[in-house]
Amino acid sequence: MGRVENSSSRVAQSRGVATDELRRHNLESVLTYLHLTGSASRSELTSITTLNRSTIADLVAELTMLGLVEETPVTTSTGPGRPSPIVAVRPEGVAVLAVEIAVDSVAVATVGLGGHMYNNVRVARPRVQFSPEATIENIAKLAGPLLDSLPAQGTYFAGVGVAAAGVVRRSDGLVVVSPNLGWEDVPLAKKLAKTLDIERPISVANEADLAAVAEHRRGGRPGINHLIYVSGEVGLGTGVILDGEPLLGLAGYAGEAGHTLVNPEGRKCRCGAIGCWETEAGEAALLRHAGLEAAYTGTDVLESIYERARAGDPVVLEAIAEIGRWLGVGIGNLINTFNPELIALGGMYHRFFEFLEGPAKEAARRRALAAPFAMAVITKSALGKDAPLIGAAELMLSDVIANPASISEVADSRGITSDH
Amino acid sequence: MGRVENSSSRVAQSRGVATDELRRHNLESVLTYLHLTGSASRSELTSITTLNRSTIADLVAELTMLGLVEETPVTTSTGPGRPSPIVAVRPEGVAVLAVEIAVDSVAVATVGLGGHMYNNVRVARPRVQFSPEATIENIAKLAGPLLDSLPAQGTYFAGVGVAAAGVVRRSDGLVVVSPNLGWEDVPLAKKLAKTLDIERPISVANEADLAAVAEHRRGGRPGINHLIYVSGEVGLGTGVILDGEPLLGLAGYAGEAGHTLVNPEGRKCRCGAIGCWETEAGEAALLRHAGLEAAYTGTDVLESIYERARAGDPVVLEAIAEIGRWLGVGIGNLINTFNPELIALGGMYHRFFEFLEGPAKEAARRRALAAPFAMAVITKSALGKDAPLIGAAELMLSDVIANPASISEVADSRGITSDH
DNA sequence: CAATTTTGTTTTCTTTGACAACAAACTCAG
DNA sequence: CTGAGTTTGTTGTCAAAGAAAACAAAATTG
Repeated sequence: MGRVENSSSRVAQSRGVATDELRRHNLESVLTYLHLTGSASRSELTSITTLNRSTIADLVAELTMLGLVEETPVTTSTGPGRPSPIVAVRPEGVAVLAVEIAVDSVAVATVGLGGHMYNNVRVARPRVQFSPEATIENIAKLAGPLLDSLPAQGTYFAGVGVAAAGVVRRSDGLVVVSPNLGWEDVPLAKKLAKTLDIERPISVANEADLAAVAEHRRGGRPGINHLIYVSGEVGLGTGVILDGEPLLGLAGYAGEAGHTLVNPEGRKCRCGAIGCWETEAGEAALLRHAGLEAAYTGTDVLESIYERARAGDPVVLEAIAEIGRWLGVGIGNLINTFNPELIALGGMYHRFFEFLEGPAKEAARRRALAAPFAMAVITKSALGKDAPLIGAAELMLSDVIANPASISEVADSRGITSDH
Repeated sequence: MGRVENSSSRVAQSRGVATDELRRHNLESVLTYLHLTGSASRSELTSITTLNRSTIADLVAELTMLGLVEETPVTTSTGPGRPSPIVAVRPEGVAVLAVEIAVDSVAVATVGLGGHMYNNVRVARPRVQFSPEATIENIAKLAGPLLDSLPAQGTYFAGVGVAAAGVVRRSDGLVVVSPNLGWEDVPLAKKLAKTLDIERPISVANEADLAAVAEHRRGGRPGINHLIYVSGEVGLGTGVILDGEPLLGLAGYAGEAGHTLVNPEGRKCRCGAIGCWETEAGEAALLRHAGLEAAYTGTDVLESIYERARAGDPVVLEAIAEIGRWLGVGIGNLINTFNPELIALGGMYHRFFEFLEGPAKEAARRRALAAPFAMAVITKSALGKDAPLIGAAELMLSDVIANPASISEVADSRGITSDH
């Protein structure tokens, strides 16, 4: 799918690199920085990249020619010396379609460089299991108007990024299994390409993995390069960023820490195993402890729990504290395993953070080794509900950013062959 | 310590790269391949690196000039066409001192390029807690003769790599805590440098982390780039290789999966927490189940258990099966978390593999998700007892390999300022 | 307003790898 | 044994990329 793959060569890291790859890398460095910061002066780019002034001038000129960045006349003054022009991303240089397939909702958005969101729609869905076909039809209907309203000229349509609640094989966008959606072996990328009638690449990845990418790149915490996102939706998912790069594993299945054992005496999990972290700290556990096991499990129930917690209902508060403790246990495990700088809590944990922060942190402290615990910050997700959607956009945008010159190689089409 | 660090820059991956870095990278690519394979024809290097024939000729010429490789006249014939000369590493081009500080033993070795071991010594130690000073004295006495017998001329002494049984901060070689050695906040790199009187860099890392590096690079399994080493010494340690690179985390504390919770009803672990993987699958658990809790816990006890297992003693066999099951549970957790290709079992698990293979695999299968489990091979460590020592050598050698040209920049001294 | 500082611009230079042409060294068919 | 075919090393040339130096421009500062 046009992605720069990590080769599984015979011996790691033995591929050589020629000058064209050098250029590509430096273009990527500059554009990545601008994509993440929005804008920077040329002198700032010089010092960040450690490249020469003249090289930066050349790289910026190329990116300008490609329509990806713009130089604006100097505005503020920061000290003596000739002021450095500000280079800013042109959001409309590239557009991607971001899609999120969650359990309670489906969302689509059109996003440009710098993370600029043109339009987005989110529709709640009742928690019944929709077929892949119905879901894709739903997405296509939502996406049509958004795609049509993109600038017709001068905007390179890069492709589609999809965040799916389930185990995803990245290489071909196959949803291997999604207990919550009731899907198994669904070739999502292929089906989406057909229905949307788009020839550009479609990349699919796990929701929590993409939320982690979003928290890392758009969470407003520059310099944090080791973080873990813990998603509390119906299931408990994790996404891991190590040294700035997502943890994927051999086939992209990594990060399913929700299905690690924390309690051999626990209940049977939807995955078939006993006592997974998810069964102790997930939504079902919360409802169980709150005595709402039989209730319809949708966002409205969670909202009513939130209201009761705010009102001081001791039963609900204790239920939240209980899953908070189990959440903390799992976080402690993650701290010992990954030595991260930050653990960002999303979904349900984001919503209930004020009530479970204490128990979770205390449990994590008891479990984790002192040294790695001391450097791990446990906090709310900065992006909230939109983290997976933003991550899906980043997934696709990073393809273009990794090889900016490629957009001029392709014909100036939008890659959309029919109207919607 | 002269290491090429991953910068924690403001934004990941925004450093630019100039042509000198390009050259360094390509020299590294060629030398890494030769280091791992021993030798290769020039045409093989061409196809592996995807570089041009003439570029390879130039790179090989530079490495030859540096004394790191040698071209030997062609020997065998593989088909039509002009035969390609064989390029082989010159082991004596670089030497490092590798040190392993384990619980039951201390080992040192002098190792050259290609993993060639000049000499090595391992001495068993009774399982009483030695002070850092006594241990370092011990190491210095063992290392002296090995260093003296290195070639006096033409061999670049790169430094010292140390594998320590404990939590290690990589940046300065501080042993943060080692329950088995009874150490806390020991500045091991600094003390070793002083006692050995060596001015070259000294890198310290966790034993299991280095064993994982050794299994990856010298385990005879080319192409496997996602693997986990599980070490069963007194404690249970893990080392993780992701996409060919060791998992370190923010400060090098990552990989302490031995201290993740698997049983909330379990016993108190030496780390202070309850029911760690180590307390259920570690040496103490084995002795407990075998009814040997009070016995002197040294390698001789484990040997007697092995003999009894071979003789079919049902108590011992069941004890091994029990820790095998818990081992498998933890392995299942690791499979879900990392999606690895290989899990290599070392230490005690290596010794008892024939008896615990079945229970461990069955337990892992029950715990792990089907898709990642299907692609994970669970097997014995290929290197056995020497894995950490070999990894310690690799740790230091990889510094030189990463920047071959650097060895000519330094004066031609051995970096050892006094006799031993 | 002049000195200083910082940065953009232009030109030149160096390094690096690619490429083409040629030579060398092998296999293989007859 | 010989010549065609194949593969690779060698050499000289070329293009690309970034660095460096010299100069110009545009700000601050006293």
